[in-house]
Amino acid sequence: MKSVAPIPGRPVRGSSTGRPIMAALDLFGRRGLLRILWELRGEAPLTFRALASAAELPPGTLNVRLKELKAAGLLVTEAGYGLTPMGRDLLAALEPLVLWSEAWAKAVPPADA
Amino acid sequence: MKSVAPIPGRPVRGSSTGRPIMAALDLFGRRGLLRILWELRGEAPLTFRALASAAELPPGTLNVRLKELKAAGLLVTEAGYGLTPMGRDLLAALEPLVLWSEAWAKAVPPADA
DNA sequence: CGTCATTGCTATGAAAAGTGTAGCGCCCAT
DNA sequence: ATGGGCGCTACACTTTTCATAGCAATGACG
Repeated sequence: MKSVAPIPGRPVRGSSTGRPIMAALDLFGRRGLLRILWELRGEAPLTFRALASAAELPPGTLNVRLKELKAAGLLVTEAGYGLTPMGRDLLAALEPLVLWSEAWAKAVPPADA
Repeated sequence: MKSVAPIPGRPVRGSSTGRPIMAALDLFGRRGLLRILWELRGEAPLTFRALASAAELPPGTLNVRLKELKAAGLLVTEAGYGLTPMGRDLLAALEPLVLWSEAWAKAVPPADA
């Protein structure tokens, strides 16, 4: 675990420009990260273990992601793990995506076994 | 490289429900995938090599992602690689995220060296 | 006090995914 | 036929992720 958390304004994995969208895309491309955000959508903070269980992530990975999210200013620890206002904004910005995924589900052939 | 592409309607990595949003979150969590989408935002299709260069991905990884995107019905190959209407919809759904990332960039402390 | 449950989190070893480079076979223009 | 671009594969290596075990701390209960 040695790569650093992507922060806008400086180089990130896969892009040397540091443009905000690049930092964001790098951040989101980390496994389970979006899922964690998603599971944190409720009002009440979650415990480490509850989060691990909800997001179906092993503790090691979860812990790395939590650090990245904290570094990105999207997460705080107070009576468990919860989102910052910025984190909540992100969640809101993700809303169209939820809609899209439903349309997608209808459009993609079941591709059954 | 053996995990299958996430398709809504059946179990994906990190979720056994197959709910659309879970399939989407799994898909997006794959390194470089969102970036590829992003680089494909122009009207003209890109060649494999142009895409590899733009997305800064090695050919092996790129090829895996392309297969996943095709399986998800978001990508087609015709005179290069381009997005399907569904893929374009996704890109549109990603738009708020671009806005968010800019606000984020302003809010996150430069965290300079 | 002991003990029991639950907490956040670290350790470990193995498997999977991603990286960077080289280069193949193909096609087309010269 | 030589040179260039193409899509893509092969290789050997590094990084990431996984699953499980388990530890130190905390708080309740008796």
